[in-house]
Amino acid sequence: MLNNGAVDRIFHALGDSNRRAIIERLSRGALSVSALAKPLDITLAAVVQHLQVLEESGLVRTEKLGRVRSCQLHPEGLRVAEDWLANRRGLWEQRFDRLGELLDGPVPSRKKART
Amino acid sequence: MLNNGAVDRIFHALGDSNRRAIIERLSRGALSVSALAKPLDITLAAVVQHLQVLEESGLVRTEKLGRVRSCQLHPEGLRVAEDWLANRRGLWEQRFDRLGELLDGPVPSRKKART
DNA sequence: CCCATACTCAAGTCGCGACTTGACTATCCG
DNA sequence: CGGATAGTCAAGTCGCGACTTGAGTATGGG
Repeated sequence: MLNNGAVDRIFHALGDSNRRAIIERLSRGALSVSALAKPLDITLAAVVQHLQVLEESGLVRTEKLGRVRSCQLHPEGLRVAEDWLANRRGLWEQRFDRLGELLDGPVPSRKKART
Repeated sequence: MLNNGAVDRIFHALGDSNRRAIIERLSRGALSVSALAKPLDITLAAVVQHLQVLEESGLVRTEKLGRVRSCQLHPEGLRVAEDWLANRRGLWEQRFDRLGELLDGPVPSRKKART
């Protein structure tokens, strides 16, 4: 919602399977728009729209040479998503570590009941 | 598309910012449905629907004790998404390594590169 | 026992996002 | 030049997904 817009756009972009398919193919190397479109049983125009979303989210960069637009993956975008996920997971697993501490030995003095 | 359904569901679930907000709060610890709902300016029913999506995607597990449903993060779900991203990024960066080899020198006769 | 709590369920609304169509522009090549 | 290729743009359709409302069911505490 009123989130960090970048993360928002990235995860929204990743939420569509056609867009993930595009990312998947681009991870093997740069491709033109029509090359990307071929295996995708949607129209070229739809692919262009997906590419707009991907580019605005920072996951893909494109450059037009002559009449062909070349698209490549921009891995830093993927990094942002990865970091977000790793972070949440980290926090969660950290809790288990603390639980381990609690079980291991009596904590100095701290009492506050919750759930 | 007709993708691996699990990855599909996970990224679709992550695509909504309210659901990510739920994940974010759950990464700090387990919470009840109504506790999750409080900061979210949507109705309880909407939160329950989000939780259904999260649970079906394997990102969250819930258990009902008495009248309260306790929700906790299921980090393996996050792991699946992380792995997918790391994989694509890996493929892409691997390409640059190969490009580096090519640029480094005209391959003598055999090449055995290791960073 | 009774009221509040904590959900649950079924409908129904509504806007947005994915996709198409059709017309148009720019570039390459023979 | 002319035709084919590659992409662009603007509208418009349509279904799905997020959300609400309202009524119903257990559970727990005083």
